Amino acid sequence: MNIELKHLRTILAIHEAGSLQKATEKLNLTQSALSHQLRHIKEQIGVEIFVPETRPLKLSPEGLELVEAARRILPEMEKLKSRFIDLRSGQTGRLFIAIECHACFEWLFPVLNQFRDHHSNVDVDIKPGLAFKAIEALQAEEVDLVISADPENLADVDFHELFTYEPTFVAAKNHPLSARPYIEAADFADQNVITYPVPKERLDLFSQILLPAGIEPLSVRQVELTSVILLLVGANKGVSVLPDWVLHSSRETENLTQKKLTKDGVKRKLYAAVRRRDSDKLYIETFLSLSKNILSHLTA
Amino acid sequence: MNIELKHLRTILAIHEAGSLQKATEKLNLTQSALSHQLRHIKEQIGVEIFVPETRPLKLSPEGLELVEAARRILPEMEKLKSRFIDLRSGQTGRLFIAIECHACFEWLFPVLNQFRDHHSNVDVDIKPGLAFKAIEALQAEEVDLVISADPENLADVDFHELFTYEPTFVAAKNHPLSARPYIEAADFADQNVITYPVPKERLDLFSQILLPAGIEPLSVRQVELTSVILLLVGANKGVSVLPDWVLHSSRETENLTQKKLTKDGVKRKLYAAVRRRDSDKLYIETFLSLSKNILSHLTA
DNA sequence: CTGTAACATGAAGCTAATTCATAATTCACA
DNA sequence: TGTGAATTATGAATTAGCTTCATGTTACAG
Repeated sequence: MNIELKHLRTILAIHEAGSLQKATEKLNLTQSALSHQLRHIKEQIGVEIFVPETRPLKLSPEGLELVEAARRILPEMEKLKSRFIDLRSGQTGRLFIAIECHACFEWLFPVLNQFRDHHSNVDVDIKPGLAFKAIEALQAEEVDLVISADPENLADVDFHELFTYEPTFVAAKNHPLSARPYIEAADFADQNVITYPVPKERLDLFSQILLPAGIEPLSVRQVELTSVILLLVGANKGVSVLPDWVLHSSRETENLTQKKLTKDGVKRKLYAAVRRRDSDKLYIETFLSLSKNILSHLTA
Repeated sequence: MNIELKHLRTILAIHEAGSLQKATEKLNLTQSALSHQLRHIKEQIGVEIFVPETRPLKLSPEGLELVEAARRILPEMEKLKSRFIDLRSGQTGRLFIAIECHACFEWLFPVLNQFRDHHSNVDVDIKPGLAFKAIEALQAEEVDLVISADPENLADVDFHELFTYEPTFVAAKNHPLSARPYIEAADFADQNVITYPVPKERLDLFSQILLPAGIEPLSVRQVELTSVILLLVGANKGVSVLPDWVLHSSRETENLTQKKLTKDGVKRKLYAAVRRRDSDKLYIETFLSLSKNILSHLTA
């Protein structure tokens, strides 16, 4: 036995229109097509759907059961369809974010708070734990957006520029290096450095300054939380390099000095990587727009 | 956008089988057919169902939503199908009964009690109020069975013979006519007759005896309930003619006499009329069989 | 890097649905 | 009871869509 959605739609339309003739308009089919369909349905289910020999057509009790079923099932299908229309247009969807940069929590939380106001239907989450391999996770659809400072040229992934930031040297106000106009690679050779617990290549200080210059600091201490780093630096347990936005927004900066790295300062850009086919989704665009503006909010 | 049940089945099968290749067996289709289908679905809903460029195929989050929907919708369809399989085989259904004969309550209730033991899934009811036009109601599917003593020759209705009964004269034991060996039409001319409240043509006494003879009783009093008729007859308020089964089964017959109508007695047959296409349904056959045997149960 | 297993694609054939034209019924109204 | 209008049924032809076959392409393992 083979009952199709088409059949349910036909039965329902005939019932609601009151006759086969009138149902033709709703269904955009000829009267003949409907008649053939009915014969076919009857053969399939082996039960008389209509009271025979009545004009206009009148549903039998069994036919009415079909109508009831149609009224249960067809709306389900409609729901499914509109769900996908929403998904396609970016009205709804999933936004799982992987962050390669530890300090990004600082601006990402405020962004997501604003984001929720615009797209309450989008399922938002931050996925830690895959800081490395984040782009693969993006391609495998495990996450939907990656915050990264290292854009790649990939066929299926777009890197959208978010904003420029400056990795900035921080030390206690009474630290010897606080007297300098700016800090250079060589200055780190006798310093205790406090960083996030990630591989060196993914820290601006190393990738931009120390590794190119071939210099190792006296020691490296890894600390998870930004506020703890600032605390330790303030207590003169070491120095650090943090994105400027962290220092703008933080309340623990009173007894700290900030210095440029190199004479001109180091400029870095942050990117949001998304799958190319998601790039023009409404909620992705919202996220990008909010992120681009977030720094002015934090400094204000 | 057009999503078909077939598509849901395909997605579900691929998900459960783990790959398109393996799903071919479940669906009895070639790998090519499934691949074409997937392309079509993707075009229809405009959303990537699978993580692209993976082997074996892996569902995307959106694809998993389709799976969930399939798991909601497909069982509904299966339920619908098995419902109709039951209906077709007569395992379940509706048995609304119209009775043209008032006294039939007496044997119909016991029959329906037995019937319920056999077919608890069949929706049973007695529809009063359409004692006339009962056959039309049958054809219009308002009822499914009519108890009638007047078979007709109709193309779409079968009349199944149930049993023979004898319309029998009843009077109080001390009634003058109790002395007669049998009762004739002329005997009613000076009698007060108690009948059910239906048109004369539908009363055996009139249709079989009085109307052919052109005789009117002294008076006719119409009473609804069989037991009340017997009460009144017992109190000598009049005489009546009732089917013999009523007199077998009743407890109020102690001070009543029963007499044949005419020398040989009047024989009548009761029929169950059903739509021809319902005639071989299991539960209809059960009903007929129980009805044919009910009299022996009542008299026993 | 190479082979294999898995998926994609294009064309052809076939099945099934739709339409057109027309016949057959039903129902209302005289 | 008959007649006309409206409605449904039917048959043949057309069309659309699905499936298969044959073959190309790609991912993934070893």
